[in-house]
Amino acid sequence: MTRSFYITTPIYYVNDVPHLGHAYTTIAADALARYHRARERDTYFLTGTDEHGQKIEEAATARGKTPQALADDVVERFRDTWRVLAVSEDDFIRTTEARHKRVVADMWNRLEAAGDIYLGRYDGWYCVSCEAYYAAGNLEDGDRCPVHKRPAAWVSEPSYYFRMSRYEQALLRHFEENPTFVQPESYRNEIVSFIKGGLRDLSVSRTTFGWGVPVPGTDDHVIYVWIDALTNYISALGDIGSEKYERYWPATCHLIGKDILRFHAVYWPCMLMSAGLPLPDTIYTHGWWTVRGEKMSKSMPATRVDPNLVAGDISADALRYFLLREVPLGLDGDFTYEALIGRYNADLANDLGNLLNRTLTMTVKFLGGDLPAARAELADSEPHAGMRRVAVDAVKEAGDAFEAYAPSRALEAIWRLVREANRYVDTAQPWKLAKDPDRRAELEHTTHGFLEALYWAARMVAPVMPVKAAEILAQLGLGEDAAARAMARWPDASLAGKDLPAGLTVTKPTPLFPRIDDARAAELLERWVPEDAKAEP
RNA sequence: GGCGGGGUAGCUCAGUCGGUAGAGCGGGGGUCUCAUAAGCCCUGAGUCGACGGUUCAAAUCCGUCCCUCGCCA
Repeated sequence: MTRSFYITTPIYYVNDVPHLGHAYTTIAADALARYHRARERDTYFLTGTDEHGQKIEEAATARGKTPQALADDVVERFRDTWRVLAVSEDDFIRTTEARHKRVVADMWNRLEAAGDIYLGRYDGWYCVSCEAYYAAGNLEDGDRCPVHKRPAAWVSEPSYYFRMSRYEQALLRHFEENPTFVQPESYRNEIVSFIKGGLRDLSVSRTTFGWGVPVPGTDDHVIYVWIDALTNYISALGDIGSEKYERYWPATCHLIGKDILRFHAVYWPCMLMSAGLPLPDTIYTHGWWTVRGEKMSKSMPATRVDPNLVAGDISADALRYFLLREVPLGLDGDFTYEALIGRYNADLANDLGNLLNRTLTMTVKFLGGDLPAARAELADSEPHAGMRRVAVDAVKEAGDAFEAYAPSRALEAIWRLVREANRYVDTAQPWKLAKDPDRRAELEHTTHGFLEALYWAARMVAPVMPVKAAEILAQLGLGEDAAARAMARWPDASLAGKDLPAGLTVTKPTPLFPRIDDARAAELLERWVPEDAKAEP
C-alpha cells in the first residue's frame, strides 16, 4: 500500500492582500496535489490563514471591529483568489477556528508534560509591522527595524519558553538519517550549519496582547506564533489520534518560502519530537520572485502583481503555467509581464494551442471529424514509431519530475512531446495523404497519432493547467465525465496506440490560447501596471 | 568577519566518474500550407570570471584572487 500524500502551504497572514508570492506557493502545491491524485494516491492538500497576533488586533481596533470580525471579512480575499486560480485545496484551516485552538492547547500540554515548558522573561526589540523580534545587532540606526525602517520597541515581559536546546542532537541526527528532509540541498546545508551553531530555547508566549490562543492554565499569556501557527498542519486533520490524523500525518511535504524555513526545519521538528509525534517527510523551500528585478514590496507599486487581474485577462492556467515553467521550484526567479506574454505566445499559443487547432481542423476536413483508430501495421514504421517513442519518454520523464518536486522539468518534458507532435504533422503531411485515396490508412494512423499525443499532453499538463486540459479533452470530443475521468489518471505509457477512446467525433476547434499580438500586449500592460507605478521610469 | 552557493552563446540556463561545450528564447535565412502571420528546417569564430598548478588531456580536479548571491534566531 502506498502511503498517502499530504501537502501543505503555509497559512497566510490574513491581513495581507493575496499577491504573486502567495499565489506561487499555492499554485505549486496545487499542481503537486493534482499530480499525486492523478497517480491515484490518497492525497490531501491543505492551505489556510493565520489570523492571530498583534497586527490583526491593532488593525481591527483601528477600524472599530473585533479581530474576529476583521478576520472573517478579509479571509474571503484568500478564498476568492484560490477560486479564481483554480486551486483545489481539500481543506482551508483558519487559526481562529475551535478545531485549531483545541489542538494547539493539546500541543502545548504535550510539550509541558514532556518537561519542555518553563516560565522565564523575554527581553528584546520588537517590530509590530514585521510581527518579529530582532537582536540588537540586526537593527539599523540603533533601534530601526531593517524591513520597515520604523523604530522597534524594547520589550521586557514574562514569557514561557520551549526547551528547544534539548533537541539539538536529536535534530542533527534526524538530518543525517534523512538527507531529503529539507530540500533543495542548499537550504538543508544552511539549516544544518545553523543547528550546529547551537539551539537556544524559544520564547513561546506573550502578555502584551490578547488576540491568540491562551496558554492553558493561565489567564494572562497568549501562545506566541510558532506553536499556534505551525500546529495548523495537524489541527486541520482533527485531534491527534483521530481517523484523519492517522491517515495523513506525518505530512509528505510542507511547501514553504525561504523566509520561514527555520521555523519549519528547526522549531517545528523540535516541537514534534517533544510532543512525541512523527516528523514530516520533506520541507520543500521554493524560491522568491522578484518583479522586474526588484523585491516585491508594498512601497514599490511596480512590483505589485495582482494574480486575480492577470488570471482574469489571460486565464488562470496561463499564469499557473508561467510560474511553474519559468523557474525551477527551488530557485529564485524574476517576473516580468513581457516574459509572461512571451511564454504565453511561444509555448501556449504557438506550440500547444496551435497544435490542437491544426490537428482538429485536419480531422474535420480530412476525416469528417471522426477519430480514427491506429493501424497496427504502421505502428513500427517511421515517423510513427518516433512519435510514439517521444510520447512514452515524456510520460516517464514528466512523472519523474513531478515526483521530484520539479514541475518546470515536467513541463519541459511535456513540451518535448508537443514539439514532436508538431514535427510529426509536418513530416507525415496529412494534407497530402488526404489527396490520395490509396493512402487512407496512413492518414488515419497519423491522425490518430497526433490526437493521442494531444490526449496525453492534456492529461499531463492537467496538474498545472486543469481548466485548459479539460478544454482540450472537450475539444477532442470527450464528454464532461469522460474528460474528468481521463484527467484523474496519469497516462499509461504501455497503452500507446490504443489509449485514445474510440468512437469520438470532433468539430471545428476554438483557439485555446488566443495569441497576444503587440496591440493586445500594450492593452494588457496598460491594465496590469498600477497607475502609481506608471510614472516610474 | 564566519560558513555555503554561483560566475558557461545577446538573454535564461544544462553540462554525470576530467577527453578540446549544449537546450530554450531572441536575431538572421529558408520552406510547407492543416493551423492562432502559427509549424518545420538551417544558422552560434562562446578566452566555459582571472591567474597559476596537476594531467597525455580540465568548464569539469587543486591553489590564489576578483565579482555576485544566501545564511549567521
